[in-house]
Amino acid sequence: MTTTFPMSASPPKPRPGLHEASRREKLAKIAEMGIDPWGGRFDDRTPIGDIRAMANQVAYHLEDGTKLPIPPEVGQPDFSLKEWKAQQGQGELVGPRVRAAGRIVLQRRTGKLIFVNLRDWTGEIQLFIGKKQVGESDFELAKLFDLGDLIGVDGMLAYTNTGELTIFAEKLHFHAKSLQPPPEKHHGLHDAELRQRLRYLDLFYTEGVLERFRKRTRIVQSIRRTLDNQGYCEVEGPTLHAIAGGAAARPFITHHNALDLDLYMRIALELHLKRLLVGGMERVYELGRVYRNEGISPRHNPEFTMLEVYQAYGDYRTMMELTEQILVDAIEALGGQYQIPWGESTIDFTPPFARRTYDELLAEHAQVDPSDPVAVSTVARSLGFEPEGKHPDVVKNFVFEEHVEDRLKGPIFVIDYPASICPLTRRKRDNPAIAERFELFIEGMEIANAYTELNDPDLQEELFRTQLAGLPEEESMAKMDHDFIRALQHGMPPAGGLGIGIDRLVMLLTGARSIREVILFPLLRPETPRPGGSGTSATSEGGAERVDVQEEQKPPSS
RNA sequence: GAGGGCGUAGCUCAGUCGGUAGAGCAACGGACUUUUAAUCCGUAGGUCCUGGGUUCGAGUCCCAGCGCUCUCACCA
Repeated sequence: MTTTFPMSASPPKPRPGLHEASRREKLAKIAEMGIDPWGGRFDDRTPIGDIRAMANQVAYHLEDGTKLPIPPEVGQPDFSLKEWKAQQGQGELVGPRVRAAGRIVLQRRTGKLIFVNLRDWTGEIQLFIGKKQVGESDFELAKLFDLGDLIGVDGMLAYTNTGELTIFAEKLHFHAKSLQPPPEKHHGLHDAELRQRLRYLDLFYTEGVLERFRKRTRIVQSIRRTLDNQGYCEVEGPTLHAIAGGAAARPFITHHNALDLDLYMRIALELHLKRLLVGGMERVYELGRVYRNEGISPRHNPEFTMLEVYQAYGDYRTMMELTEQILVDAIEALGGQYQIPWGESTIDFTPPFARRTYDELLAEHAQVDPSDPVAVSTVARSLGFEPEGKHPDVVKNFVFEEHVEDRLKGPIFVIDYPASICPLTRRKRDNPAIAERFELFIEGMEIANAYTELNDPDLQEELFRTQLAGLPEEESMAKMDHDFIRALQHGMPPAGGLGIGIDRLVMLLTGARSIREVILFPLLRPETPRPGGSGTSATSEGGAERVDVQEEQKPPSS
């Protein structure tokens, strides 16, 4: 052990926390009792949520053999179970025998009696640990419990006099010692930085966090199920790209040593999925991580999860139906609540979602005639945008982004985009000025983006070139993907393509206002241990730990 | 990348006008066999993010840096 116990005249050296010292002391005592403080396999336990559901099996057994059910008002403040029992006559509460395991989140010690609140990921329940009931040895063990310890219990489910559903312990087990104190017991972790850096504590102790991430899992499972049921094939494309294509974003650069080759982390899934369309995968999708070397904000994390779907012989309308199906199924998977609270307001996901044209929305929200370029320019100028020399559709799109997008509470499909602002999209056959594209907006956020994909290799190559020519210096790392053009030259079926930002969808479906609430480990600057060993609460905790390890390892190795 | 806010005990937070660093929880010692944020008595716990500066004196004022956060920009 590297820790020293506090002594009367100890020098003002930085010492390990008092909490850790006392916890290590208890750890040693548990080991001395012949109990492995790090536990082991523990079969046949019942999740605490299920145990709570067994409350109706608890009964009051009178001496004459009659078994009375517990009144339903048990646990309510104005109901005394003690009085009720006295009225019924002599007897005892009998309930099912159960085995539970979990973390100690609350403890109340009253002499020869200890109450413990035990929590697992299904719920929380109180344990009654009486010296007489569990015996000397187990009671000594219970006295060594700290908040945060992982323990197990065998006992009988019943009620205390105050009507609290309780496991009356008969046998205790020890599974792991918590050497660090948990967060404050009724405020939890509030510091946003600590919540992200110590996500394990945030998950366990902050209300709703674990539940939100389990919802994320259910949403992702549901999306896969929807696609799989429609015959889509899930694939895993490469994340290391020689050419970062498929989107306009700055990539992360990495390096392969053996090949002495700079590579890019992928910024999109698109180009490889389309190669698979050429290869005959007629319905294909990938649900995976992409990486963009851009700013960080409540809506942006450098790595995030995208879904991209392609269907041969489909178009953007096919993808619109699919998008709605994906969302509806996800909501069903979360329990079918179509009205989801979002800040002060509520999002109504009841299908069908509204479908409105770009121009209609422009007229409605920006109060401008979209067919009148002069009027549109006037509005753009009033927003501080200089329309001179710009393509009329670019000016129009500026007004759309400024005036319309934020007001699209949705869910709403925006259709009929001007073709000139989406160069990589097929145009309408009867109106080449309009692109076959939709975007799904919810609460001003772009959630989905879909196209009728371009499969003309010559046109694609030409558009690539004009796009590359217009890029600023720092994005010139983008390159022409000749192999992708070659793939198209072999014939890609006409197809509908769809992209959905999974993190943002999860935000909306779980009411999270920041993307960092739906990403388990969002990117943070690394903690920097200070030379003095102490610093902010976060760094001192991590830093001290590392120092201890090094000190422990040095003597044996030298 | 630009601007604003924040950083005090393990955690949650006070700290007045610049004048010896505070509380609750957690910890340690003691009392208590039906408690519910248990209660009661006692004890210990601090590089006030870091580094400069102003001042007789800085947690407090000024400058720089670090971290987080909000708004904006880029972007999905």
